[in-house]
Amino acid sequence: MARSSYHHGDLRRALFDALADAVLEVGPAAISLRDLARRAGVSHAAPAHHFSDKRGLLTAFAVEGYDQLDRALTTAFASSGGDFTEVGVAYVHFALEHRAHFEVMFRPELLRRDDPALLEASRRSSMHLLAGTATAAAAAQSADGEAAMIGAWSLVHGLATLMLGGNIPPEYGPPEALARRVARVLGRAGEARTPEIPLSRVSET
Amino acid sequence: MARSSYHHGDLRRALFDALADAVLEVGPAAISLRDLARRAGVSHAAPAHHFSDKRGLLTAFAVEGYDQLDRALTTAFASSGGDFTEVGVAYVHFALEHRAHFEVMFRPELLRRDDPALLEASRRSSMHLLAGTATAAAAAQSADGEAAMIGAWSLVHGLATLMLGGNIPPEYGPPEALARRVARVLGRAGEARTPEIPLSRVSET
DNA sequence: GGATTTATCTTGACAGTGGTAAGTTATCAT
DNA sequence: ATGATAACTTACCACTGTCAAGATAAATCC
Repeated sequence: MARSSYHHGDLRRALFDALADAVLEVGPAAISLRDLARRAGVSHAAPAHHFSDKRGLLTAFAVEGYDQLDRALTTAFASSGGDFTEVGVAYVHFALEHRAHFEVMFRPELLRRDDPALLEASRRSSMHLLAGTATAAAAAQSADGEAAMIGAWSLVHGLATLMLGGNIPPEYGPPEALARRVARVLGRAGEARTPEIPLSRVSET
Repeated sequence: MARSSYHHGDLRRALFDALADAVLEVGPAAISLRDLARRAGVSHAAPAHHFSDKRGLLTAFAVEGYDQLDRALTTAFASSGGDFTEVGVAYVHFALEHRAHFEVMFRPELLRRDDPALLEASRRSSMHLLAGTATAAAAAQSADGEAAMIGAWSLVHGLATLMLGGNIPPEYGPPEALARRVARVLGRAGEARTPEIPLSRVSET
């Protein structure tokens, strides 16, 4: 599909792939549009015809990441019967496995924060995540279910962030296993329960 | 102390102040050394005589942030008798109140990660934070105290990160109050207890 | 006190960056 | 086939971080 000369064929995809590589190599802050163009084999001005500018490229990449995260969370929720531990592990797993996407997604200063597609994708995935955290809220038997839900999200997001940032010393063992242990701190008692928090509360934006 | 002409007097401090302002205005990724120099009223090459390069400046700024965070956590720990809720609230409070420092501290791709001063400052503050989370581990009555400690750290760090990133919808109320509610999800039962986890375990690096 | 060393700051240059404008080439309707 | 449109290139601008060389002030030494 990718033709040889003048017309690339699928430059959008090629730029995304180059971006993912570059983020892993130099981090999301040091991304150079010209470098991505070189990696894709086009001139430095070519990306402008597919994305408004650098922010636009990163924003579109973040949207793709939110969509992927949403699918991962939805799958984990369904296949575990709504167990928060599994949803939380899936969240951390996504961050580690799709590190480039995750890092860009949560670098708001690099993005066009008011982009409609971004807002929508973010809203959708956080809604599905909070559905997963509802079981943790129930498990925590907390009087403050709302705080427990935000807390559960914070827990897995914080763990993922700290892991990616290299703030968790290696003696805590492999990331996957630690993620499960940490998620269980909140999710432990909620295995066979159904959420007590109505999902409609979650979707309000 | 800040003289008029050729010699600035305390350029280091002036650059840090300019950096803090700039981070709040354009985010940590868009920082320009030349812009900081302009704000401080010196030439574009002056900063190089105080910091090796841009990474060096940001790294030194992060070290200052870790020191401030460490003091805040230590104070909260002492004045609350070791209550995790208060330590957690102090963590989030620091992130919101010293946003510029916090954002730089946890942007590892902008820093010289192997800088000895940075490693030391980071180690010290995380040690004191984990001391605070030990009460949460006790409170959670979890069989896995280690995971509970990491979980507590993840909880407050994730909440702070999500708040700064604008990922927490405003209908959850003022950040301070939400931080307390969320921290209590873990810290609720631990108010009057003493840590069951020996602190010596924490300090291993 | 005067000369010399040292720290601090400036000027000028370099390659590399994001973004825009104008021109070129291919694809796609009709 | 022919026009219109999308994809891409070349050329340019203001800006960036870093380096080298020079200028100035302060501190040190005698």
